Amino acid sequence: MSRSHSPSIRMVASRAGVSVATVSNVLNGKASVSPDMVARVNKAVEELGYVVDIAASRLRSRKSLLAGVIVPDLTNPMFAAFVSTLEHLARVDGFDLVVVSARNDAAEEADRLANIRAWRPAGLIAIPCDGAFKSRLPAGFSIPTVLADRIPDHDEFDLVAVDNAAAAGAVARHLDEQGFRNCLVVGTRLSISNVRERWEGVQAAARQMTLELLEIGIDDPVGLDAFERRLRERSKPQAMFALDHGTALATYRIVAEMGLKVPGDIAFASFDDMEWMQLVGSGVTAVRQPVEAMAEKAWLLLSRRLAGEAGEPVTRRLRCAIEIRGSTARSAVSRGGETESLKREEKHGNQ
Amino acid sequence: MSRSHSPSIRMVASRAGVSVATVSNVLNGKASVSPDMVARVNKAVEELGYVVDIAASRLRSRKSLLAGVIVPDLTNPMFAAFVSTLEHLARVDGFDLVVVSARNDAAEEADRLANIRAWRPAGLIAIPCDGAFKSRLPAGFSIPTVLADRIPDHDEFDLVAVDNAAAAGAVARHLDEQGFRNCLVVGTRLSISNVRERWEGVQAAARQMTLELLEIGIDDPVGLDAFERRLRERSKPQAMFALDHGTALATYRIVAEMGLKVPGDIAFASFDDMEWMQLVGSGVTAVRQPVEAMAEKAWLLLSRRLAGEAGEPVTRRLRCAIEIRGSTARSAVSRGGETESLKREEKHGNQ
DNA sequence: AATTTGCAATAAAACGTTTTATCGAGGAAT
DNA sequence: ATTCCTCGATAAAACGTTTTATTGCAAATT
Repeated sequence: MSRSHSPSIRMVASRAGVSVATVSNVLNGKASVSPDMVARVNKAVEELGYVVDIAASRLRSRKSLLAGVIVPDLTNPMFAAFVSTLEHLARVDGFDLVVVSARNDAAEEADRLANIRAWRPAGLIAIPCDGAFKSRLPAGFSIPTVLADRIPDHDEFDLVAVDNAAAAGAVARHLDEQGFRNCLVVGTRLSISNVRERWEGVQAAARQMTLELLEIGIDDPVGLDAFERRLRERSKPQAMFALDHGTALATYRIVAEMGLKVPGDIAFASFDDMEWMQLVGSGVTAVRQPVEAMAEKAWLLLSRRLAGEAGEPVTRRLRCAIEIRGSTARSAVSRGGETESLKREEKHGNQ
Repeated sequence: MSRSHSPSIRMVASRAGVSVATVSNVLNGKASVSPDMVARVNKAVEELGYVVDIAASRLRSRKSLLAGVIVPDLTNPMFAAFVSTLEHLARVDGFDLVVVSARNDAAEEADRLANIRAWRPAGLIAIPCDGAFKSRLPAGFSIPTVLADRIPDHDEFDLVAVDNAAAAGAVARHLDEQGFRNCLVVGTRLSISNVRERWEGVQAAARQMTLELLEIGIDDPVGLDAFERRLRERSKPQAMFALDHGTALATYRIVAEMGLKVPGDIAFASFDDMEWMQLVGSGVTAVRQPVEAMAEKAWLLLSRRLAGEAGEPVTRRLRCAIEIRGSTARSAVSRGGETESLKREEKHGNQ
């Protein structure tokens, strides 16, 4: 049991010798309160360390300066950056955020959404687990909603995403032009829309290069075993392309453990540019997603809806940058050796 | 303006043909309500998609199943993992979390704390920006509080941290035993308690090895320049030890850019074991902090306080593991070359 | 048969706010 | 001097809950 409750507006009022209504008026900057009152109230507020009870405030005023945010996994650096940016923007607009993670689980996503609803947020920003997001919204939960990053099955929401197909296609073209004759493409699962779009982009862009797809689950040892077996086959692929951060990390680890040289033995490219990709070997070629921009756009879209803007759901596709690094340097013919020297020439485009 | 408000307990009551009190009783599993009523209420809840309004509930019941969490930076993977674990544990206990980031800024920390207070959480878990945390708590904000990771100036709160000195000392001893004669130790600033403790641990443990300290700010180009200049001097250190993740990443990047071989030209060790440290070169020797365990301990401590456990503030120090990798392999005498072979032998202690 | 007990259900109060309606006082207009 | 505004301040109602006190009714006790 807590000793003393935190001060209420009533205590402020009595200490200032005014009514609670006056205190409320002062705090909310309402019109026509005399300077004298303002001073008295502020003094009392200061002395008591009074802070408004947001919940009670929202309850009565029926206006909620709160937005819900749900992401598949907070430990994913991309999503963490997304949330962090969002939090900052929200605060600037006077909003609070209730952030939850679905931990890559659809059932948990549904549960957390119900939980978010219990907070009665004014709006929602979601990076869905998968395409069936809508079906997991609690019945009758209809607040302005912006989806981000992953593409849902039904387009009834505003959406911000990156142009997966184009970016993945550009990487594929790059590999193709470097002269790699075949490429092993890996991703968690095609059921994740991003992965699917990227795979389709690769297929559309590859010309000379033959393709091969391997789905590896999320933290799935079986899938990783399959991957490793594939690399041990005689007809090992000349290049590989990981379609998301998770598989990039997992597969790169295996490649390193097997003692394969990159790009000498196999070229390596990745969607999602993580910080370690600049450090490892001669650098890993990667697609850099504009996460911050995505968060900004998502918040902007939501703000507009909250301001009452009507109209059809809109979709915004953001362009990705591609960081060419040593891991895809031409060496299909001349194995090993001299790749070190052309190390990371565009290092500084990276700030 | 939203069209239809989400259903209230009153609507549930009228649809079920009972009183609101009965609905509340059913929802909260209160004693003695007939099975008939239970069924009717649940049916109505189902049909309307009713979800309780947490804020109103807390307001009246005066019991808050909400805990505040503040961290210096959400994009730091360590803190993200901390928060993620915490969120899961909280949920298991029926708690919600309001998570904010201070963005490495003391003023912002103070601001966010006031904001957290507006939510009237039952407890608080904080990773403070610096030692002066207490001074930034809003006046009269006294709820059960657990600090984590960083050590405050005054010990009036429960605290969970790692044994920085011992772990850093072990690394120093390792470097010493490997035969490195001098070591450049880098960290953001000694004013961060962790960094200070680690530095002290290093000093206490080093025997043959001479030490040298360099403070590099957080995202501070000046500090990094100083670091780079130091590495260009003729009497370049044989080994270096980065005392936190930020400096480890920044300095390793510079080392790589300068074309220095690790450990051939300089040995490298780090506090904070990040995933890329297994991948880069022959692996980076690092202290692995038990973040999840720290979150668990923090939550446990808070739960107890919330359950009413009284008593003096307690401090728990968790032990760190040390991952010896190639970056500190003995090569002070025999430069370059054969270090590849002893690559990452304890890879599997790492799961 | 009259009273008490026990129990299920509800009406009403309360939580900390904001909003709406009311009030009183001090000028300006009649 | 009376009436009419205006304006600053407040009392009271309301928000969606939970809790407390009250009700009504049937069963159990005299």
